Amino acid sequence: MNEKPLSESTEMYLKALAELSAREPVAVARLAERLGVTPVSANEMVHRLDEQGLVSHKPYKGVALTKKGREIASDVLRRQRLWECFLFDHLNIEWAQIYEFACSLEHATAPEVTEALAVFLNHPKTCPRGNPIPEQDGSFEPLNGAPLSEAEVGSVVTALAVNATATDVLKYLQERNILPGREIEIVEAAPMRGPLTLRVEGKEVVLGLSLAEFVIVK
Amino acid sequence: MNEKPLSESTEMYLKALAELSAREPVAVARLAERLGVTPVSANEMVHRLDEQGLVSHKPYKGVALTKKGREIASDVLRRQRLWECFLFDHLNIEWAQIYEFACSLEHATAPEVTEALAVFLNHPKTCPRGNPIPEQDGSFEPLNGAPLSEAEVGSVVTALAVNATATDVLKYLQERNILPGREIEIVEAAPMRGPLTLRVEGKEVVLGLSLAEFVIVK
DNA sequence: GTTGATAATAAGGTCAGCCATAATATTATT
DNA sequence: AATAATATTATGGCTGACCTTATTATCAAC
Repeated sequence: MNEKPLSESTEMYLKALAELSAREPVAVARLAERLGVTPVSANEMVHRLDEQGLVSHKPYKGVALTKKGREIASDVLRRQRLWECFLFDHLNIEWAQIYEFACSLEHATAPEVTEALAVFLNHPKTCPRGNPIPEQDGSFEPLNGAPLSEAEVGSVVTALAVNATATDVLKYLQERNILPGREIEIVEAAPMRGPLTLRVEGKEVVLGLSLAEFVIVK
Repeated sequence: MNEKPLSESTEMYLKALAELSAREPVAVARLAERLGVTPVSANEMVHRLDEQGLVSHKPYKGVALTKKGREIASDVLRRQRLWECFLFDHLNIEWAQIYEFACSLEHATAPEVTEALAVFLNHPKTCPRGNPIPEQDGSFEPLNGAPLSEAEVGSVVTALAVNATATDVLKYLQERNILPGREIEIVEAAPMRGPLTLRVEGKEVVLGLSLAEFVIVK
């Protein structure tokens, strides 16, 4: 593998792309939004990544990871999610905060540390947010589910994963018991892409569609 | 406490100062050397730190940490050394590498994580390099020892700590069994500040004076 | 096909932390 | 007191990743 030192920013872009879409191109604007930068800045950065061969940007069509980029992104996700496991299972850090904390640690983690951590944790398959942890070779089984926002009204589904990254969003979902493993009944969907009414753990909660998109269910 | 976000660079400078001297001013050139930057760059940075009230720089006299700077440095050292414990005791990372790896992690560690880590590790008092781990309030008992380079010929001492930070230096010392807890006999000191001849674990080793300065013994 | 929204590009600016080179200041030594 | 060695300051430059404010392309919808 090529072990050139990648900047923290590069890692964040690749990770965001991997999280936003397994394969289809992502609009630069969406990327900018998730990373909290202006579309112009994201565009610049995407150019740089394109030149490095990490992404392929087709103007007006979106950005996608190249093979090389996807490999690196897998590696970043592996580190990220292993740390999430450690923080949650061993340090008892609050669920909503682990993404944020793991994210910082991830950038600072040498390969030796990553693998030693995997051994220590006994090679977990998923992180506390329900997402799969890529193997060392980059492989992992994608989640077999769909966003809660697309679930049928009246059905009862099981949350598989929560794909949000912002701590306040995670906190909001945690408070409403929308966590991996929980059963969720879709009681009602307001018209015109309005919020969903759900029943979770016996309680009714109302959830905006954009938040529901973060929740992967089956 | 003031929780302004300090840059990685700032943390490195404060840490280096804390490691180089508990109290007496340190020459800017020495600081530059340890941090691997040019004296001019170190000077600039020292100016910035002075303006922030973290150090006090008396031209031609040296730099020293202020109270505020020392507090932050303690915090940084705490994080650094807690990670060293984790990496060594739980991840079984090679002794010579833990400083380097812990250093990266340190910068990326939130206070909540630091304290959770301290609990997880059961509040260790020293790191694997033998250095004390500051308490949350910044207090710690300084090492009661002196550099090996100042030990008397013929005496037998015990290594308390190894203050080196560069991985290759640590590796060199590790290979010669110069590790915290080991007994060291000073067999001979070459004239004109030449190298020391030591007996460690039954074997004779020759050690340059500048390396011997890193080893704190009693 | 024209138009309005969205996407992309261009141009110029900021900031931290480094760099080199050159000019001064200070200290220490003779 | 002169000088050599060392410290400091001055100046100007670079880089990555961001920013704002135009301007120009393209797509999608009527």
